[in-house]
Amino acid sequence: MPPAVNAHVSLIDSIGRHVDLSADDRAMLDVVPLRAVTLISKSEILVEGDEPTDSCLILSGALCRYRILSGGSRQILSFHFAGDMPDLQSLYLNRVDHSMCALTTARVAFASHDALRNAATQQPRIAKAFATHALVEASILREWIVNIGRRAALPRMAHLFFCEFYLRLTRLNLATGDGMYLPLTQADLADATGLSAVHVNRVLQALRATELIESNGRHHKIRDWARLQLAAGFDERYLHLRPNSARA
Amino acid sequence: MPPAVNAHVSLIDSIGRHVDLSADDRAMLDVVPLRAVTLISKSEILVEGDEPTDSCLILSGALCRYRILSGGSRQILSFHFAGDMPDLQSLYLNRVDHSMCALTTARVAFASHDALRNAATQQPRIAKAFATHALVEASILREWIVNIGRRAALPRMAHLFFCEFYLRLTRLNLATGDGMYLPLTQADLADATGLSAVHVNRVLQALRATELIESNGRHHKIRDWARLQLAAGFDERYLHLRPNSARA
DNA sequence: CGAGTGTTTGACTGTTCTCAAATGTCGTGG
DNA sequence: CCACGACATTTGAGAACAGTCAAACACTCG
Repeated sequence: MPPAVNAHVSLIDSIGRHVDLSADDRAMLDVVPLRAVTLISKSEILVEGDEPTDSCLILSGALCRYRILSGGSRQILSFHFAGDMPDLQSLYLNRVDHSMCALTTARVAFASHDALRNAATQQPRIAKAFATHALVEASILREWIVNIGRRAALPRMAHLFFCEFYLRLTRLNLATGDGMYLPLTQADLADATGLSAVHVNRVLQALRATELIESNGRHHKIRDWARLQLAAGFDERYLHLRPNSARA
Repeated sequence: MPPAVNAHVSLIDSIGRHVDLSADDRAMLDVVPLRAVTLISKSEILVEGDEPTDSCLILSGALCRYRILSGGSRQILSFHFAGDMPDLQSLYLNRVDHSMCALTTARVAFASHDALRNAATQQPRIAKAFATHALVEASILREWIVNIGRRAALPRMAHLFFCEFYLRLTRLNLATGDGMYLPLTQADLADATGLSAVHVNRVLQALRATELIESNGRHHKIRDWARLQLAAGFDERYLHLRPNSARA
């Protein structure tokens, strides 16, 4: 397994997810030096206040970003899977305002900010891709606000955990038909949805009881996609998904 | 009152808020055609599903972005004041996934996407400024998620309504010492914080009772900034404010 | 087999919501 | 100048959703 080659394909795929890149753009990204690292589960990649000099691309596994409040409670801000670049923020904003850790054993590739910024300066389309990436991320954050602010516990869980994850993982080729593997504990889910872990447990039971989903362990299956979307009030537009371009 | 001149100063100030622009960059933006329009309160600038061809700059007044859920409830996603460019999202993401309306009578200047995109293509620093703008916006959205997801009603209100707004308005030269004018109803605040209007009312009373703030009408005064920040668990870093550069 | 971690359950508490009505404020037109 | 309507704020009371605490139960991995 030659990680370097795959990593560059993945890098180009990730940056070009929302914008069509030219051959020149790809060539530029193809020579960005990547440094692959294996992270053990729960290790922190970023801590609030850090000033990183590299951004990372996830090759395998899952990460999440979060903030810890003074009282000790945690709010998860986003989840990231293989193929995502979870920290383009630090490219232009030196000091990070949240932390990031690995949810599983994960393999990531680091690219220096200098190299990425240089690519953006040389190729306007890459700059556009970075801006678009940030806009899509903002769009997802907005939907999380709607979800946490205005939806009751059950639709909230259905929305984030099943609808959003299912589509995102499908786009990343990480879902299998109507099933997906999600390496999240109920406590993680609680911290992402603003609920308590106990309540998350009960809501999951309700989702299973109404036959919307089916879980064993961390494999989850969608049993009725139409009804699930309806229950969640889900409209996929905010994900700004495009058909899978790079793998044709 | 020649709106065109002021509008361009404001445009440059807004785009250059997080990034230092060169003389060339400024010159480029100085010739972007702007079309000033007066909006009456409550009129909608953007509706979910629109595909706008222009972005706007607020010259005076306040706007907010929001989504309406199927049940009829509303979640406000952000507030924007004079000097802000609230819709840079549509520059690169054609279809908007939320609505935007005027909270007051407002004057805005529209600039075509073509002109702005062209500026970004010509001048890498402008492209960087757009990307950075989106990143700061995402950072604020993240803090809103923390706020709504994990803080109790009182700190939540203190955080958004008093700490964040106070600093942002100060940065925009719209606050006067420890006071500010906010054209928001308690219902607006409720829709922004994920609370009910009744509860917002009660929390405001508690904030007044503990002498953290003072309100009459829509003028609000901070009575104890240190204690307010403490009560809110507020840390301004997420706003990524820089000293007011363009007005020196 | 035991340790550690995650899930499930029960009982109780409490914050926040809903509904409904009273009170206050502002602008407009009679 | 007052009356009126529209809109915003305030109050009360009861209900509901979700949180906390604590313990039992599973599962996995050395």
